[in-house]
Amino acid sequence: MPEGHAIHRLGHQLEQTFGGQKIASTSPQGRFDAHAVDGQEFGSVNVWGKHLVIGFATLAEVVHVHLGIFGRWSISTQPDPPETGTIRWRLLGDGATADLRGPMACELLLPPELDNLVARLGTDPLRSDADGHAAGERIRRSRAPIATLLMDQSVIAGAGNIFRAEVLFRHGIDPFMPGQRIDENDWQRIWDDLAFLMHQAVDRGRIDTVRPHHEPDVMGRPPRVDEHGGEVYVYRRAGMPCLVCGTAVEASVLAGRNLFWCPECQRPGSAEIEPHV
DNA sequence: GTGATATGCGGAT
DNA sequence: TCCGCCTATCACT
Repeated sequence: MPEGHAIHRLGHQLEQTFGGQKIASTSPQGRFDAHAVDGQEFGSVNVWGKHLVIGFATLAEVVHVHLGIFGRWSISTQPDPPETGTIRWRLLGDGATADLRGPMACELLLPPELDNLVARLGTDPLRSDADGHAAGERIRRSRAPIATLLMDQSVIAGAGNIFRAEVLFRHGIDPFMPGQRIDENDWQRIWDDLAFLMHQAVDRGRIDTVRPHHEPDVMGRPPRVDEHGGEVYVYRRAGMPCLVCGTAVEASVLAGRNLFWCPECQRPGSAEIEPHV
């Protein structure tokens, strides 16, 4: 259940594990045409946002994987572990196995289809070609809430529910503020911070957003360590005291997704956007 | 065993 | 704005 940082890590790991190897490919579940890449030489992995794309040395097609909310990779150093659960795609290399379960997409794409996919994605803060300025222009043209825009993959690719909640908190921004009210300088700060947080999450393998001097909350308890293993200000802390001001963190559903924020630290209507903490 | 839940997304309404 | 899909896990009975 990853955001972009986890997909970038996976990309590195798959490349390290299988790069240059002739791989065996099966679909125990039968829902992927795994035979098409069976025996191919594993090439390079490319990631755009939450989309992972595997190329092969002498094949025009690539394999496109999107995990969605349920998908998981498990990579083991066993040569051919027992098949448990529902495995969409099993990749076997020299002494390693990668199993893919429950992805939203696992499919072969031709180059033009890949081009289409990339074209409809916004900029990815984790890529070297990231263009925060373009994302800012999109945001300033929209009346949609900033919390919606940050998760819109055609605006920014790779940020998900945790990063949007946390970056808005760190800048004291009301999540319902329309994109058009965020000026260029404000956006620059948000973008830089988002890129920083995401890069840090790639390095650490977890999302940490709490600044060191906020480590204990106002009740003297340590910040929440979430399921994903990181320390966060508001994500999934509904009803718990804000780590900065003690106000109960609020939650609601926006466009079908849980949204978390501090109603005090992220007060609506505050014209000034300053780095909050 | 059952039900709720999850870091996502696309399509219908 | 809602629904459906894909799967594993965990807190309950």
